[in-house]
Amino acid sequence: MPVAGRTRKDVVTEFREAEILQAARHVFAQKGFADASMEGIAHAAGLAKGTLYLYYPSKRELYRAALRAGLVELCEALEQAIGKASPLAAQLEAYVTTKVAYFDENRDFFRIYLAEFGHAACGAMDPYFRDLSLRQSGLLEAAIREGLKGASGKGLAQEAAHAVSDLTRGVILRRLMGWSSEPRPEKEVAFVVEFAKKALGLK
Amino acid sequence: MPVAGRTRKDVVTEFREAEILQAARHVFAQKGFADASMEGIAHAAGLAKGTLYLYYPSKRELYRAALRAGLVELCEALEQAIGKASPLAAQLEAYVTTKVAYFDENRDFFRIYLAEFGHAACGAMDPYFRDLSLRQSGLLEAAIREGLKGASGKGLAQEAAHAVSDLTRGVILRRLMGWSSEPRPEKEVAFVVEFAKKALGLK
Amino acid sequence: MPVAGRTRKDVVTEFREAEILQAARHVFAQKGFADASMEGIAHAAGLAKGTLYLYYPSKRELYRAALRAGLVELCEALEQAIGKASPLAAQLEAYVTTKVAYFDENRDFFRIYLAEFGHAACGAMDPYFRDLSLRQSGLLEAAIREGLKGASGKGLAQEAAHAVSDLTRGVILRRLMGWSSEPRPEKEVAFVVEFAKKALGLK
Amino acid sequence: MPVAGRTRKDVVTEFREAEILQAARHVFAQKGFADASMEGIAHAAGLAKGTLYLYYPSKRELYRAALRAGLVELCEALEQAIGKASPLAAQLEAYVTTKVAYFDENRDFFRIYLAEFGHAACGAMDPYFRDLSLRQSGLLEAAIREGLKGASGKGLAQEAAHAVSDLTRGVILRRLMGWSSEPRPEKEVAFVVEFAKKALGLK
DNA sequence: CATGAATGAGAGTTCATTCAT
DNA sequence: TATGAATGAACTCTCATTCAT
Repeated sequence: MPVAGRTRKDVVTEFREAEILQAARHVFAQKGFADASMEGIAHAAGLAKGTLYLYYPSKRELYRAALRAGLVELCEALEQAIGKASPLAAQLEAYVTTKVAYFDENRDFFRIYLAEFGHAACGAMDPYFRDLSLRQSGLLEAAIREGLKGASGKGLAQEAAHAVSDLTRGVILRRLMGWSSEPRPEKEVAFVVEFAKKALGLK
Repeated sequence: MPVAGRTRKDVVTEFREAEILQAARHVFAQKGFADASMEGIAHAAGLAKGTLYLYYPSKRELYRAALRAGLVELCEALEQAIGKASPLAAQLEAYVTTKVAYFDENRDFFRIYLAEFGHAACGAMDPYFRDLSLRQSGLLEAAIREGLKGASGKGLAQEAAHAVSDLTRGVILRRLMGWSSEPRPEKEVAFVVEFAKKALGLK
Repeated sequence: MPVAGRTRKDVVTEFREAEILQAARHVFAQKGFADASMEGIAHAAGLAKGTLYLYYPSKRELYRAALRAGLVELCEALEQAIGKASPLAAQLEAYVTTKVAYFDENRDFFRIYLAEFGHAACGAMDPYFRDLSLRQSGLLEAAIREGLKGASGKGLAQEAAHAVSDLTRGVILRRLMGWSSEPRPEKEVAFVVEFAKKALGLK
Repeated sequence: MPVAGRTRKDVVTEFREAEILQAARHVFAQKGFADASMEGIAHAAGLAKGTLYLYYPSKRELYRAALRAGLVELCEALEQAIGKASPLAAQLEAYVTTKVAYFDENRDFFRIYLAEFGHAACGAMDPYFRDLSLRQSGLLEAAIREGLKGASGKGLAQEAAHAVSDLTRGVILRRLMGWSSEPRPEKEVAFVVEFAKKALGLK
């Protein structure tokens, strides 16, 4: 008997969607949007090509869904991490640590994430992507604004938030490219936090 | 009669190559690698499709060449700018200003540039790209190492160089995405320089 | 308890088949054989796709059945109409009127009907279609042969039957294409009857 | 050196187009629009699939071109034949004879021709088809109107033209379906002409 | 009996690449 | 050297058909 309004079918459907999204993220990341083939994604998901179209109406839509799912996951992780931490210094550390960890565990996803910035730089940004990016930015900005209340650096909260975001992205990028000598991210994270703290006059 | 080892043919060839590269950069940037067509590039260059293959053996190679040409140009501009400036604070400003200006003037190119990082994050990095990236990094690192000689922050020159590079990339990205409210980059550049100076203890 | 050899199940089945046939005729007519989808027909019939296959083994068979059902209906209407009428002039009028009226009321069906002639012209004619077409022709031919007994025009009964059939088809076609200025078919029918009567020397 | 404004390339192109059209007409007629494949048409034309797209932008457009080419050819033949003949009786004979002969020689084409009427009956008529159909009709109508000047049957020229057209189409259809016992069309043509003449009071 | 999720063959179309001119 | 017509592999997407429920 269905529980909480969800039938068995709903569960199966949800599971399938997750499987497909996982496979899609992997393949899209491996090959990029254009070079990924629906055939390949279907194979990775253990399904037939046509089945993908029962869940997503087009390759582009599947891509969007994969992008969105990752972004939401990341965003929620960041919100939780920042929400738990205090004061500002700890919040910054939480942000950087969580984001670096997320992409360390979801290397696949970073390429999709970065590619989207490429599109964005061309003016064609997916609204989902923009909204979730802004949400991340806003999180950081609010924390900084609150943490610097009465301090000298306020008024530049937005710029500072961007800066922390940029530094973090750089760390992730170098780790994924294998340019980082450390297997564990602690040192790099610490550097970014220290850098930001000094720049913000927290030290 | 050939002068300085260069025949008339060499000159024509070089000119053609530059024309093609220009067109290629433009089209690749506009559409991305996959969606750009050789037909389109040929058209933009005022040539026939087949002619491109006389100069570059494949679409991929043409892309590489376009990427490389832009990187070299950027690298040289940075080297000149940093070479002329002193002390460190001025060098940082020169780096950020020059890079932001370059991409402001060559918006096209940034997408190619960013997309390459996406590839790089997948482990498949073009050697040219790596070398020229490292050269940029090295430039900054050397300046910082020299500028901080005897100061507290040394030892972290490489990390600091990366940080400045990351901050700069962020500024460029936001400008190209249209997220920047200022038409002129001075304020954003100043913020990055200030941020870095504080973090490096230059102030 | 079953009556007259028909169980309740038979009745249900027959009803279902009629529903499906009705839906199929409509959809096939609207879109043509190739562009009609089993999904669409199922939807029009208020059933699931799979259910259609319980009644008809393939799309092609379903099409044949729909074609056949329409032809039988038309044939029976013609037989009745001609049977009731007399003499020949009235029979001709009955034929034309009935046929035009049938397709006016079943516009859908005409496209299927005409498409079948297309197939037929390629040599691949469905036997059902041929038989029922011949039955129609035969009806007319017999009436003409009987009506002209002893008259000059006999001996050409078959050709005359074809001619009446062709003229009627033309009227229907123009009506369905919207080339006819009259909303009601009386004038066009009268013209065909008059034309045929004169040609047959009935006037 | 190009003659009369046509270069060698123009000639080649025109030849290719004719080849493709010929192949297309054949395959479309054999299989119908939907079941014909571009692959198949290309094969029949002795070309690769992609080559077709250099000449026609889509399957539908190729179909249209094939239809149009046939219609134009037929139309011109009819105009010539009717133009040469006189009086009306001879013109009718010329019309029927020419049209029957055309489809006897281009059996392929008739299915495409007939299928188009099917579409037309659905309301979706190709403008080319309509225009050329009307041109044919108009030809006949003008001849009849002129031929009956002062006679009793005038005022119905349009209906009469339609009737002759319908009778002719019927003859062609039966010939192509193999329902005609005669290998040569003379008798059937004569019957139609006789039939029409009587109906029009020409005898 | 009825369902509809899953399948996979097959379609139209694109475009990097080649090569005769 | 320059061309662009020709190629055909590879892609996305559709849909008749099957079958576990």
